[in-house]
Amino acid sequence: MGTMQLETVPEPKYWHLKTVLSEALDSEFSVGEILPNERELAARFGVARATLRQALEQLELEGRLQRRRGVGTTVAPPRVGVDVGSESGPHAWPGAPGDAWQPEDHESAPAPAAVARLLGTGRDEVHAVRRSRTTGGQQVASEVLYVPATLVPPVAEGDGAQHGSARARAVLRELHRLELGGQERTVELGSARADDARRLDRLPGAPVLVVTTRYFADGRTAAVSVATYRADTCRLSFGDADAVSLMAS
Amino acid sequence: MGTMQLETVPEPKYWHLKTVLSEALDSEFSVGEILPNERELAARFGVARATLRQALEQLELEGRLQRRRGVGTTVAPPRVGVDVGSESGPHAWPGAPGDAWQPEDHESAPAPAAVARLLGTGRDEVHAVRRSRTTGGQQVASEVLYVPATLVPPVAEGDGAQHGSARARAVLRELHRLELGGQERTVELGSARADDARRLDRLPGAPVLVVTTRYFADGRTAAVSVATYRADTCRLSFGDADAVSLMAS
DNA sequence: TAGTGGTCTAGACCACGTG
DNA sequence: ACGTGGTCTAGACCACTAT
Repeated sequence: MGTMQLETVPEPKYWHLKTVLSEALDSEFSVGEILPNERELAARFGVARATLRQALEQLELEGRLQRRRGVGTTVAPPRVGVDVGSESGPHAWPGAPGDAWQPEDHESAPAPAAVARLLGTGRDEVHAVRRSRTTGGQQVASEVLYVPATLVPPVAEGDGAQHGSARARAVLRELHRLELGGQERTVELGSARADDARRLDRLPGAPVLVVTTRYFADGRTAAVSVATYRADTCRLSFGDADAVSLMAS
Repeated sequence: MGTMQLETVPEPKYWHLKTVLSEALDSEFSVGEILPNERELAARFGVARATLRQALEQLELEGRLQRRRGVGTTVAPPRVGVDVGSESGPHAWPGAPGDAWQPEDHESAPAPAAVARLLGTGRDEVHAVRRSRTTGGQQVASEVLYVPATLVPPVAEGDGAQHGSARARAVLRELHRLELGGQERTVELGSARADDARRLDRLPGAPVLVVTTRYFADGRTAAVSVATYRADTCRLSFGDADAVSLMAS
């Protein structure tokens, strides 16, 4: 048989399309520029809109594109590096000076079962402090910090009109009275629940990087935080402060 | 107008489907169990197959399901925690004792432009060491370590038949002669290129967690590694060794 | 060869942001 | 009101795996 197969692995259309678009983005478009709409792009490449969308979805996942309903598809800026680790060497409690997070509210919703298990408490016996993190005016992450009520007694409920943000700060203050023994972080891929999606200005199900941190004190887990970062726009950075400052010289 | 709107936000079908399926997975299925095929599931829920697939894709992204062409859809085991190194503990060169990675090959492909920029060398003036990482018999990550050729001179090329794995080890040995000044890690979401996808037993475009590490020595970047972890099965862990051992007591 | 998930099509309608 | 991306349908065919 003279039918040289030549590794004829038929590449999916959307995959090839993604490559073509990606190269076009590098050479012919600049950040913030708006692309032709999906119907026109599909026609131009001679594919169905669904196929074109498969390629766009991948590019958005990789942080190359940004799509907004009612507006259009734009070329995304490079991902921003957000520092997650090494709050300058030694670990520190959330809310310590230099912390990039801003306390927002004190919530009453019960903790997820997985968090309660880590803390060794009931799902309702916790403080839940909501915090947010912004970079360049854009919110990039949303966090809930869970602290057992046994460690930090109920805060100034009697103050009446004290609003959520103040109660949140009070819990953090109480937390700082403990000595931090260490911490452990995990990072995994998740999809935004409805409430986080709204906060991060994304649709439900948008890909997020979930950073879970356990804070240790007195030989037990004293707090657990679950932070949700926009996966499309963020690059999490676990910097070694010493090394970085060394490089600056 | 008496038309109480009642927050009538019509939840997308696939989103509701995902919730229903997720609960069913918790209560009615066990790990490794095989689900009915997509056509039957779609019929059972009264939706088009594409809609059902949208829900399954999300669940796979979250590590709840595993789908294999020609086989079926199975319930995935919980994500495995893979240790990626402690933020605060002593840093170590790749290939140091206790390293979870296995050297595989010495590659000749040029480094990506972004890596060459970090190293401050030309794209061809580097060693590229391919390594792999397995957990429980399953490959979970694939890595390429780039080292400037100026730091580690060309290795035993004259040895002729010396195979890639040995050359890879030789480069690592040379690297260990330098004193490690520090390191910096970043984590971001990516999609698997064709070669990585094959190695990780996934389809091209599968979601991966990309861990980029810069190793510093002599006040410069002495090496850069780009590791690609399966995002569906992995939970990256940045453990604080001290704290964890403290908890064991 | 049979059955699975993966790709692709050509439509339709909806929700949202902007003018 | 209009144009955008988001959702959904009902099909078809393909690539892969197991038998």
